[in-house]
Amino acid sequence: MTGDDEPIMLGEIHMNEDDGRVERRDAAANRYKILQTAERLFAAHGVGNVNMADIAQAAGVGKGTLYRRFANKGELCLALLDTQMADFQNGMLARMQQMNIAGLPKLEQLQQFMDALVYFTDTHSPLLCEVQREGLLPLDNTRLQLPHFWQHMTVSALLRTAAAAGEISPELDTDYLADALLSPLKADFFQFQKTNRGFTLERISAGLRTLISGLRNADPES
Amino acid sequence: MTGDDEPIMLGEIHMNEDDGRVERRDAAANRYKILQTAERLFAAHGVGNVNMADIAQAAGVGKGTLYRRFANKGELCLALLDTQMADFQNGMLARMQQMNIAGLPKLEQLQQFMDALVYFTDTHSPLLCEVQREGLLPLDNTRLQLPHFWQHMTVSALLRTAAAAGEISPELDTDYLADALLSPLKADFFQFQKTNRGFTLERISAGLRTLISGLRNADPES
DNA sequence: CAGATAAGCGGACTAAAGTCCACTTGCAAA
DNA sequence: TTTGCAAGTGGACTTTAGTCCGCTTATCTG
Repeated sequence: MTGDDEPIMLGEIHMNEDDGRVERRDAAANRYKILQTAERLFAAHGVGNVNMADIAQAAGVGKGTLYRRFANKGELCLALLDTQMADFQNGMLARMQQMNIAGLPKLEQLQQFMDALVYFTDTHSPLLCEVQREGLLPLDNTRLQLPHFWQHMTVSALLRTAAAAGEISPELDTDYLADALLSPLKADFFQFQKTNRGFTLERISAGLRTLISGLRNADPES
Repeated sequence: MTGDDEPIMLGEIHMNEDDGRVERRDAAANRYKILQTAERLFAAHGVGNVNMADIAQAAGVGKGTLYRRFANKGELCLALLDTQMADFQNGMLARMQQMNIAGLPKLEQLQQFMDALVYFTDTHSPLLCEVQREGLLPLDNTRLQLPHFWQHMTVSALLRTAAAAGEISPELDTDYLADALLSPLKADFFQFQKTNRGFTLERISAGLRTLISGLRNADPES
């Protein structure tokens, strides 16, 4: 992981989002150095105790270079989470296909998804907190809300299919409920529950299962 | 509200938290000036566009003086919300007594509480956002989590009495559920739902009612 | 291969938050 | 009224996030 020599292994090739132009080689090398360095510093001192200037210096690049790639610490953290999020998504997709084949009720699939998400959130809460903190600011946002975005897609889709399958009332506001079920897993709130309240992962999972199971008989008109 | 002359009306007398000593007269006057000024600037330019230095200058005090009273913008906002929160609490207490006398089920009381809280959150979301943002930082926190604290007290108490009254299973994790039901009303998430998702207050209230009504038949063991 | 050019680079610079401390002042005891 | 002093004050100072812009260099075209 640390570099005896790291000249060639540069990870994937990145495109500029707008046009399909490939990132210049020196830029890609710097991107890689930055991510490696950030990961190392975060691990050593904690995400909260490392600032952008530290990262730039330790990576041997100027602040301007760092900020060119990552507009703020949140974006950098998001980049570090990128592969892990992809893995999680792929893993869940596979599991859900299995569960579908096995004929598991949709609500039960939802519960399992939430269980997995509790674990994922716990594992990555420091990085996720940073992502979320930046996401609050009135600017840009969109990029940083990507984690919540696909989580909402998944949960609301599961709720809709559950409604279609007659497991819950078709009148339920699936878009809202997906948001509401996910909100206790926002990184800051999750960390508050673990730290201040002393809740365990099992307790949080169980609570969410309760809320989900309640939807089975929930009345949309009151 | 705006000052033609404001020399004498200084609001209540404040104590130092530790000992019971009364605040010095000049200090009290400055506290008042600061709060007035902040309220005016926030109203004129928006909470997010006003910084501590602006407030200090407009109030005619040094930054040191400002920070002595209010450790950060969040604390200042909390102070501005103080009376409004007290009013809300008193109002809810009264309404809940009425509802108790009228024999309303506890879950219905909870739904009404949440309705009122949705409205309160909406009214004060800019200030609440600021309070919450500061509350995230690893430091002190406690003070700034006060709003969530009493909301949790109220909701968990209602759930417990609902359980005692047989409206919901006595096995439910009322402490967790109170947190979970309140989390979609955290100021940042609420604002996200209004701005990005375009949810109306009615839709949010209805969604929360759905979640609460689901508890009636929720299974704590799955 | 040579020249053009857009992408990349880095550090000086600005802005805002928050700290510090030498000076001032209200309060109360004598 | 005088006086001791804890409380209060204000602005210079430190720190950290983030911007700007002149210089460098990879890549593309001819």
